[in-house]
Amino acid sequence: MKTRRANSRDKILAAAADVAREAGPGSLSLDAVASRAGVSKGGLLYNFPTKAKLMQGLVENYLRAFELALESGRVAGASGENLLATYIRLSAADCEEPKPTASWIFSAIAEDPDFLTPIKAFKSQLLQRLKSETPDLKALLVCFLAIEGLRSMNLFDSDVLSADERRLLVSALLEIAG
Amino acid sequence: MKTRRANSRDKILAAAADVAREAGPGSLSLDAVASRAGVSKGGLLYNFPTKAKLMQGLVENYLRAFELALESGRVAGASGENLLATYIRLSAADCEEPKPTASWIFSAIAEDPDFLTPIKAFKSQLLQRLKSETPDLKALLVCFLAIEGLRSMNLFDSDVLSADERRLLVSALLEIAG
DNA sequence: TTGACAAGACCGTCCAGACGGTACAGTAAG
DNA sequence: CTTACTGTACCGTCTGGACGGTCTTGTCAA
Repeated sequence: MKTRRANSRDKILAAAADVAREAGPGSLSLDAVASRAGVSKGGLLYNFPTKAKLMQGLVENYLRAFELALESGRVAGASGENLLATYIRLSAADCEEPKPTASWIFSAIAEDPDFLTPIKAFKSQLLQRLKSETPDLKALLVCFLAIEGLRSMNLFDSDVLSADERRLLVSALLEIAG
Repeated sequence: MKTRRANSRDKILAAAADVAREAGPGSLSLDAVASRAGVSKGGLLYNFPTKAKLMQGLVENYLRAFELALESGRVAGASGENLLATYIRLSAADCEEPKPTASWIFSAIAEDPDFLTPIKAFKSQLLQRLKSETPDLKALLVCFLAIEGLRSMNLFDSDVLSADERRLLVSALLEIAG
């Protein structure tokens, strides 16, 4: 293990996400994050020497968490369930939460649009994997994009869809996914 | 006419969009916009007294343009075409462009997340209208969300989908839309 | 036609404040 | 003695915005 004392790193990451969500992505300053995490600014800079590294940490954390969730969702799901269905279920559950958990993404983009690159790569890889396991490409694309739409609505904290409509959509997607 | 000299307003709006797209949403400063628009900072502040007003202008412009496009698309489309199909065609055409045209949205969100409110309202209204004209709610939701996903991919300048896949998706959606 | 003049459109400068980042001395734990 | 911080002081840069001045345009009386 790298960190003996406590996982300040994780605390900082969580604090950053909180600040972005509550104070708005434009207010994600190092000072705000440090104070929110209960850490001095020096301590923050010790863990993340620059703001860019902080963003990078957020991205990596996010991707790792999703990957883990996908794997464990795979195991927990019904045995006959295909990967696409698992992905749909998982994403829908993610978007069930009223609060957008990843609004720090906007801060990252403002900082440098290249922070999206790993996320895009991750999604490409995921789609590739889905393609290799799903016979019907058309159905796959429709489902994948619809989930993407759901995610974007959650990200933008949009209440365009009611909970009922969301549920109806998910059931329709699972139907399409077979 | 209000503006005698020239429509600095439109030039400024276009310049702002350009700056956001090319220099990144985090670099959308008044100075950058002014110099890009070939206007002094004072001139910019004359047209848009505050940065928030600039953002508001961008949002309103965006919404107005889309509304207009939808109406004229309605007229130009095949006579038997339903509204949902028109919406799909139009959005797909929008996303055909390689450049994300609305990356200034990120700047607006960073400035103040409330700038999304009019956009959300617009989308709600659009969905409402679609619901009243589309018999199959399930199909509508799937199409609407998939288009939303396509838009988000375009916004994030994502190349996860190939052009062929995009075309396949659109044809699938039009099929679903009937 | 002309000249006076008010209003509109725009320029250039300046400034307070916030931000990211540095430097460094101190300290508690192992 | 090292690791993992804390706390404070500070610097340079950039930003939004206020301000006063300037040029252009249209209006209208004479």
